[in-house]
Amino acid sequence: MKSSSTRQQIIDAADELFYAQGFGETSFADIAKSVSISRGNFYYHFKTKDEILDAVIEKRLSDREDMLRNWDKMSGNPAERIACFVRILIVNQTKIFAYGCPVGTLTMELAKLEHASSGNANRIMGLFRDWLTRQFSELDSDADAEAQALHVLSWSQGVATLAQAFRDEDFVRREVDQILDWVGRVSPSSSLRQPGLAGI
Amino acid sequence: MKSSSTRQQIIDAADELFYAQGFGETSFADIAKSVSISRGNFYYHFKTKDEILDAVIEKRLSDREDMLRNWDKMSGNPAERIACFVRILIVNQTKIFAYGCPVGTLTMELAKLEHASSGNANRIMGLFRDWLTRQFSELDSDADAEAQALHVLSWSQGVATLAQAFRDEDFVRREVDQILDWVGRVSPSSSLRQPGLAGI
DNA sequence: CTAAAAATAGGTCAATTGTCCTAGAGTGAC
DNA sequence: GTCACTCTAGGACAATTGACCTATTTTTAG
Repeated sequence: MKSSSTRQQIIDAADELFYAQGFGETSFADIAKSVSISRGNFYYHFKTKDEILDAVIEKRLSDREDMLRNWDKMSGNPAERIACFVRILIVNQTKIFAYGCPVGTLTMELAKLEHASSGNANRIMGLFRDWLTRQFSELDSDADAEAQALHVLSWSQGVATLAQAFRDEDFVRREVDQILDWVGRVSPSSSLRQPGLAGI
Repeated sequence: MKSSSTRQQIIDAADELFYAQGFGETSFADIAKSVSISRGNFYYHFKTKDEILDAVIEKRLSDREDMLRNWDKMSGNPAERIACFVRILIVNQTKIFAYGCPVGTLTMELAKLEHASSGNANRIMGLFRDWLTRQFSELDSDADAEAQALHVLSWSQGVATLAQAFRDEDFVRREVDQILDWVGRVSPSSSLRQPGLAGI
């Protein structure tokens, strides 16, 4: 169906633009131009800017859910799955250098605007928190898995923030190694632990 | 002098508003209303919005320089000075819950806008990095002090980000304790590891 | 006191914003 | 073919934006 395609094109373009420029700095005209449609047509699919925002958030949520499900299938080792999460910092390094973390920056921006969809955006952060919590509790059911999850999530957010500010590849690699090492330390059975990385 | 007072009032108001709402979402009218002056008067003191931004960045820089100088005077122990830095997360918790870290959020926003003053804002982050580097090299001149500095800076940025998203006091306290503990571990001579102190 | 300078007020401007509206073009069912 | 429906285009709208301009008022200097 052509309509669903147009709608999806709008969401995809808005997703990119919200990431690259921020929600507040992206106008209807920007998105319409990016999809090469008229503003009139635009308003047929989305009546308000907040509607697009919500659609983008839903898309991001479902994209991340797919990604996490994939990791769940790919590896039976929770430590390896956590490592997949941490390695996003390296895989997406170029974009993070330019625009920061898509989840963190949107969360921040909407929180600052006290935007109605702020809680909605927090659900993405919550998705990661809950998924990481599950991984850590699989590693060690006695540990405070949620605290460990928040630790890794917060760690990666910090690395993304400084990566954007300083664009220092060595820093990112070093921190990723440290996180992986930390994960290995809280899960002695894991094979992630590599010699030489422990000490900073 | 009345003029310098008005100018300073504008800078102070802009500083607050840029922090609470972000630079892009704060208009001339917002600032003028906050200081109770006319827009015309406003343009007498600042010809463009970017001029105010630069003035605000300079103010933030000099405020932080003062703060760091104060800590330098207050304690002869580098580990204790680092602890002062980390404890900002708790001291300013209320504002961080609402608006995030003033330095991190501005850095992010300007980087995303590819704003001309982005590099200028990064100087504040660089100020902390360099100051922390000095503290760590005082602790152990053989260690990679800058890597340690970036580690603590990144850690605190991550905590601020998640604090804003989840507003979880326990999480913040836990992470702060962990950072202080980590600092104590890389500086065996420090007295920070004393039980109970970490929980301040 | 007076004249120059600094400071303030408020109007105006073009551009952009989000939103709404109507007029068509395309498409499928019957 | 006709009719209903989906989709598209583009104009119009009030509000807001950053910016400029010219009058006043206030302050300062001589």
